[in-house]
Amino acid sequence: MTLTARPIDPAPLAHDRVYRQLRLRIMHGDMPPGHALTLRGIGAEYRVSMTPAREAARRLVAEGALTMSNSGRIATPALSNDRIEELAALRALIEVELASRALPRAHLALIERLQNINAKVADAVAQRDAVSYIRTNLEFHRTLYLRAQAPAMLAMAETVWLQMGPTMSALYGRLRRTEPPQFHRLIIAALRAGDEPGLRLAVRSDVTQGLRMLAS
Amino acid sequence: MTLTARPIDPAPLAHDRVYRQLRLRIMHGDMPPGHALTLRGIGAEYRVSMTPAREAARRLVAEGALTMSNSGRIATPALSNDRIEELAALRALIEVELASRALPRAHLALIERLQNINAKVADAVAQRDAVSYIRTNLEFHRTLYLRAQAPAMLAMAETVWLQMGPTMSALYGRLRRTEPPQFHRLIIAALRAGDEPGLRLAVRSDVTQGLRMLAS
DNA sequence: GCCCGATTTTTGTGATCACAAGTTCGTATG
DNA sequence: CATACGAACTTGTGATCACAAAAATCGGGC
Repeated sequence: MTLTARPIDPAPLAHDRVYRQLRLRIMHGDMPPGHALTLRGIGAEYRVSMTPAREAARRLVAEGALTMSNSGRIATPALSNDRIEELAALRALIEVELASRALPRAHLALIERLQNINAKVADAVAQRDAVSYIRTNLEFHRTLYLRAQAPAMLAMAETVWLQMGPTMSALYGRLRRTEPPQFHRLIIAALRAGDEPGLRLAVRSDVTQGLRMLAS
Repeated sequence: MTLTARPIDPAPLAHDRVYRQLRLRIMHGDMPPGHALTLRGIGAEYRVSMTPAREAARRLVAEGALTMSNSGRIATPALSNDRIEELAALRALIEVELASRALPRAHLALIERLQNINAKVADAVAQRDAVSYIRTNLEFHRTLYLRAQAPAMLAMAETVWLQMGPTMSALYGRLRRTEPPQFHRLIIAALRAGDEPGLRLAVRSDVTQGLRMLAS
């Protein structure tokens, strides 16, 4: 048999590629809230026709990553304060459960990996890079939650992240603090100690901490 | 001015109509798990071309109401037991919170409406009509949760219902009991008494009760 | 200088088509 | 009789087009 780099890579599927790239940009806060998009513009940017652009956009609209006006115009969501509070409450509910389910499976290698990621989070905060901060922060949480072996719950959590992406970008963009994330250290400490109540409290605090910045 | 039935009804939008009808059929358990669908078949059934059928299908796939094989074939999901447990846990998390938020706003008219709906649920159970049971049961829950004024949470809960639709149909389809739902009465009683802990327990019990039927 | 209205442009929607990949069914061969 | 091979069909994907509605732009009138 011939040696191929990828034994299976049947179809790079244009609409899926467009979807994934747009999804990352939105989740990581690359686009401000209310940023308008057009199907033809997406198609031109990713060198595809309108059809895959439409499918990617509609998929993102279905997940709440994009909003659609009644005339079909698509844009990143500009969330109300009530909506933000709701999404933060959903994060608290789902992610506390995910962390709780991950706790029994969290061995030492995972904890060390979380510490490495947390160092990158601290770097992003020190450099005031909002996109890097959001990306590494989500990587921290996802790495922990993957151990929960609960794909449906993780998908729900990621959907919430997706909806908050542009808003988080706008929030952290005008942020001026340089302290590393304090609650991440509490999460790691609770994981080490096998302290489930402490872990739940630390995750809940970390997830809802952004809410306090709304009052400013 | 002339009297028109609907002052505004600008565009019935084919793909949205197809989406909504398919969504109801799936959520109410009209289709068994693993039921295959084709874009051309959907288009023929709703008298539209492939394009709106594709958009409706892709939207439902994005919400987890339909699954897509790696070759693009679409079908209703056939859930594993692990996945069912996860979705039930999500229902418990989200719906307990929704009920808790609805409690302060639950006035007498709402409670009476819930009792009327519950009578219809009992009828459906007595007649062993799985689809009617699922529909009225969801109506009961949605009526309560609408009072929570938390649209994002309600949307998440409905997404979970959607994913469980076909499986619920298969489960209740082989159900042989004729007792009316006991936990619904506990929910109503807790609402009357303003008993939040009791309400949370009743909702959690009602939502996870279906899990016990999996052991049979 | 400002605002209102018509025209032009932009944009999403739905239909149709070519194409490639997957599936199914029939047949022939061991 | 079972299995493998191949042909015919089915199916999703992506591109292109016509069309209607919405938005933007420009012009004229006050």
